[in-house]
Amino acid sequence: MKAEPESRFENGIDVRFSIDDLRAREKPEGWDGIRAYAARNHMRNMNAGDKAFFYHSNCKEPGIAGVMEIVKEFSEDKSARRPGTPYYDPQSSKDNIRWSLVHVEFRKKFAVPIGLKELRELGKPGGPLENMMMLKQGRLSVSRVSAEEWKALNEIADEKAKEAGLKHEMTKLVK
DNA sequence: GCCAACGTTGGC
DNA sequence: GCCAACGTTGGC
Repeated sequence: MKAEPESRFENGIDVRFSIDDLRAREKPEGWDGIRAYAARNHMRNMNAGDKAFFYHSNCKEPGIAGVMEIVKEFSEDKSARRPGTPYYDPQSSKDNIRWSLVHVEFRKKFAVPIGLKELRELGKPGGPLENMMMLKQGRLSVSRVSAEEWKALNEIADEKAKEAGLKHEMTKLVK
């Protein structure tokens, strides 16, 4: 699941959301603003307890930043009904709900992120990510990760942390 | 239901 | 800021 970690203003509102922002949240975060049907449908298929990678996009160093958990299954994305805000969709109404979100919670920030370049290397023919949806449909902001891909990526993240002599950050930020 | 035009995403 | 890739819209 992708979000933009660097500030960008739309209708005067900053759409930035990084893994550190999620880490600082004290309540489950609604993953709002998804406006592509394929991405929405992936969220509708998620179950509470599922895990997801937090991907930093449209930034200096795009890549997987960590792990979160789906803590609440899909419900209406009400940001579609707020005129003047970045995710407003005039075609969405109370009687015709087009967009959904799931609620997520922070679980882990990788000590060393897995960059897009590395993901592409792993996605070459014969590599562990050769079928990864995110690499095939680069513009989809929510895509599926297979069990094998999930395992491989977590192992790679653990290895990178070890090499760097660092530990993943596993706890919420406390103010 | 096809498909051209248009809009958006996101890496660079 | 450019622009390729691709999703969405709407005319027919």
